[in-house]
Amino acid sequence: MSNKPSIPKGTRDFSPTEMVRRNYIFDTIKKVYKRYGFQQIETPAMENLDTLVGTGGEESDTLIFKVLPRGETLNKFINEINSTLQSANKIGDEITLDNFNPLITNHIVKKYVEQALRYDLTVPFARYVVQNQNDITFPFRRFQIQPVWRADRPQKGRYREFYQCDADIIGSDSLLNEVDLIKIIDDVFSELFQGKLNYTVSINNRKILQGIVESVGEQDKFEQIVVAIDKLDKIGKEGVIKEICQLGVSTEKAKKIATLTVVPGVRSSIKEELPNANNIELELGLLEALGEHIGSNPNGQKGIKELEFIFEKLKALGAKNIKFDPTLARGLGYYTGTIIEVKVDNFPSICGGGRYDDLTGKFGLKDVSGVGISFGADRIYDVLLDNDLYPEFKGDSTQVLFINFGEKEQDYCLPLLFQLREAGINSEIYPEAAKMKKQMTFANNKNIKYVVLVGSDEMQSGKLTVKNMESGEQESLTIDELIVLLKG
RNA sequence: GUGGUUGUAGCUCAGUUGGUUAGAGCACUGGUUUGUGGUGCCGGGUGUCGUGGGUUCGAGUCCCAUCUUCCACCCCA
Repeated sequence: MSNKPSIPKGTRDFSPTEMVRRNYIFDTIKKVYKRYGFQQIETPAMENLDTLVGTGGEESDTLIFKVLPRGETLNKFINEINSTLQSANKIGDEITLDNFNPLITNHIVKKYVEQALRYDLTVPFARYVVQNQNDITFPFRRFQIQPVWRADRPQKGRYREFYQCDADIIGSDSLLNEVDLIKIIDDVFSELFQGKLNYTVSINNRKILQGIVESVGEQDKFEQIVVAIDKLDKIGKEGVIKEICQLGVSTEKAKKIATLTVVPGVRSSIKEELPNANNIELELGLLEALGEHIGSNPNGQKGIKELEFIFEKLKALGAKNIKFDPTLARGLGYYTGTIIEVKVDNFPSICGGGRYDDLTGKFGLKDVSGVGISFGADRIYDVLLDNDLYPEFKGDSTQVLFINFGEKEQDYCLPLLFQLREAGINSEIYPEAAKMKKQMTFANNKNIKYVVLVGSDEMQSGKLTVKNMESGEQESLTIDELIVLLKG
């Protein structure tokens, strides 16, 4: 009791006001997902550790929250760590858990730790698909809105517990799926931002990046090079070249990679050539230009072709805010084709996604391609709050409060109260005959619009005194008249 | 995981070069008003100064550790 209660690092409570806003975001996304034919599923917070590891690259393994074993297994786990530490100390000096070889720790952890909290929704989904493959009709469109956990250090827009809103289409390699997903992004942000906030949907294709890296013969270092390219907007072209060189690639090759991806000024020169082009035509021009630069590398050309298809369709559908960004890479290891990211100024990405050709392979189901997106609800929440974009939410809380004058009056009010509730009006009665001022203040703090006062006069006449708390005006109404007032 | 930053009343924050009994606003509560709130006036309570050590005659203030907050890096929604 003496200690102040608290919650774990990077987690948050949500107040009633915050929940109304969060639900507004979830409901908007859900509504759009359903409109595109997606069906909802949920999976457990915990997965088996081996389901989660080894899919998101080495880095993400350290960000997974692992669940300690219980009982006898916990004892064995602790004993093995202890004895390994001791035997290591016999050989070398001063070995503690801090400087302990992480490979050995990991080995022991994997031996005893069975469960972990999910790190994203895509990997559990792949597991779900494989497990339920006989009951699923492919292509399967599912959406899933649930929290995920990452043992990351919290900072702006980054939490240890946060909600992802995923939509994936699995069992089809048609690029029409990409078109749908990008249109979904367009729909969701048009609705949430109401045209009052700029956002950019950046699109690229991993095959293009592959083509570029292959053209200099450094495909062994693909993952790392791609991470370096992704930092362009942060560290600049020179920074990217430097970082690629540090991977052991020659300066010449690094420069070539950078010039192929960076394509400075291309967008503006296309604009000069085609002054009347709309945005998407501009992007198509950029794609064509990059295609010429890349040359005949088959992967690169395939990537360009795929994006051209997508952009052509989006053009016909009048999608907005779409940009081709050849430097967009995204770290996640499992992406193989289209990659998508949505950004708003001064915020980390609020939505991301891409195509993965072999996520289910790990679980024994080969040759199933999928593509998906994920909205970061918590970041969207912060963006909407920062830009003051929440609509006013009315009628969500209590609309009518009955003031409690005492036992007799209370008995008289109770049936009336339930009449209102049956009519679908959110209402309550103050549960005790407290002072008037206290009851009125309660109504005021809860933003209750109407207060009903029933004393001896009202009980005799059957007319309730209804006070509008916004205008301060009062009128005498029967319960039926009050219902008409609130419903009509 | 690396670097920096923050912590004082329920909330937002003052608090001097270390020095008596740690302050303000908001909120809460009592009265003004025994059936009328949100704007008035008068009164009231509120603290292990994040936690644990240390320096000092004396620590909210200085030092160390630890936790937490926020920010950047890494990476990501």
